[in-house]
Amino acid sequence: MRVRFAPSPTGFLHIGGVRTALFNWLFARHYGGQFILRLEDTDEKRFVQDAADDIMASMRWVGMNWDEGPDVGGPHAPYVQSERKALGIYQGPADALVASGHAYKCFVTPEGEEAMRAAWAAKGERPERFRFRGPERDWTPAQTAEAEANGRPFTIRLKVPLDGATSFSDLVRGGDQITIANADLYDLVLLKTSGMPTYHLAHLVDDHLMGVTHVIRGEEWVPSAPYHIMLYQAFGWHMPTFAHVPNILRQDGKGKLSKRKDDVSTNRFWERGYLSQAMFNYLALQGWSYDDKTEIMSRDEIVARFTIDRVQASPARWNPDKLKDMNGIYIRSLPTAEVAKLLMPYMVKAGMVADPPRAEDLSYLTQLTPLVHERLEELQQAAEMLAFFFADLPAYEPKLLIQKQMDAARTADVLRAAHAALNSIEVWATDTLEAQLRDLVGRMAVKPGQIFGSIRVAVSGRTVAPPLFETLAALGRERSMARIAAAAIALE
RNA sequence: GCCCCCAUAGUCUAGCGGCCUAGGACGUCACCCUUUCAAGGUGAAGAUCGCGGGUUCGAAUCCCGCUGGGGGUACCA
Repeated sequence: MRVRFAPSPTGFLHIGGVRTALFNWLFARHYGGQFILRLEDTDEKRFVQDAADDIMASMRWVGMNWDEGPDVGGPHAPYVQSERKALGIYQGPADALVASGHAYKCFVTPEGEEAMRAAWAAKGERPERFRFRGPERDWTPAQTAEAEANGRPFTIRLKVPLDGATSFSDLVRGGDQITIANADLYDLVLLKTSGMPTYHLAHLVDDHLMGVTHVIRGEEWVPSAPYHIMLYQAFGWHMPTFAHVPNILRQDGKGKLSKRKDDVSTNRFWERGYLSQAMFNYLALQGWSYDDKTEIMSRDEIVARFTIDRVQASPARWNPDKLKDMNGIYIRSLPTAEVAKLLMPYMVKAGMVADPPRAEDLSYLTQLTPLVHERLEELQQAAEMLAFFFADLPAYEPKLLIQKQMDAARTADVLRAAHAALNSIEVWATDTLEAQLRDLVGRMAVKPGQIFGSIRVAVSGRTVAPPLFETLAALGRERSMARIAAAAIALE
């Protein structure tokens, strides 16, 4: 089994593209076949520098590797179509098709085609029914030779039959046949005026040359599949098996994901602190499922379980909440020390830790990580959650200190009492802090939440924060005492 | 417009003729735990299986029509 993912380097790879790549990769790994990466840069106008590197980095981040590809080489190198074009790989097949009568040289220019459309409409035909058919279909070899001798530029187009229909079967649709009438097709360009092949010719020649057995691609390719079928038949080549996998639709369901409209570039997710395994797991479940219950699966488990017959034919919907939930599950499954290391870059980026971090920065962060570990859904959230450990408290509203059924004077009393009580602690640690403060609760005749809430705001500046005793312990005696004292004063 | 594909709760899905009084997950809500927030636990609401016809003893599951959604309609991929 040999499959490939063949992106076009016209920009970053969004998660929908990664998902399609992933299905190919899973298929190859499940059956012990090969996964090929090929760059389809036949669009000379939309080429984007660095896009190829970004695409490969995104794929590697999610956890895919390839057996053959632009950077790793392979028996069918090169794996970049512009380089293959320079080698003349596509010219021969195109010429062969012309020679066998399956294709023809077409001298109609873009302006000429516009004129043909206008003429079609003028005849009273519905404009939307126009299907391009070159007049050269019926030319004699002499006519073509003459035009060519005159130096007129031409494309090579597929000579699509005027009647009949073309069918093919699709694995995702249970092997059902999809049939399209040839009259609804047009004479597809195979070789552009520039001599560059179009996707249709290039991918097919390469798939054949590279021994691709299964074409797993997005469902947007279904309408052009009949052309590909015709091409295989015209060449007399063995036809691969097709599997058109569903697209991922935008969150609102209005269309498929788009690079321009949606914030779905793959590298944005590692920037925000998504774990590679979480993304892998989530993406695998976009259009594929194992059974009626299992969702959290390791890469190996997914590889072992992935089959095309369990791929859905209907499109999935992009659901960031679900991804986030899954990311939280994976973060919680990691050892705290591991999470601390993962968190460091985010702390540095937020300017809370020196760049590069010192050894004591990591040990302090390791001490703080348990306070936020199970609360994280994205690693980047840690910087915000832990900010008050790394800087003086920003100004906050003193009103926040006052808990339910309390007033300013009473709250100030409580804070002063807490300050005094903590002052007497010999060993500043979570358990001693808790014992001392719980004792205070009894003595002051207030509810735990009333004291703890006030102290929480006093030391963190916020009402939602990590557990109090652990926070005080990690913050240290001096800073804790200073913040509690300052809070009491702020209430006067 | 035309062509193609698809159709189970707000979302992702299980289901491939009787096991379904339709299962799981996200999200939502409630309760428990609890110093806040999470996590965890328990529970609830939420689907006339898009609608209408068939086939069958029996249909979410098969067929047809309709509707809705998506995709395609380039010398882009």
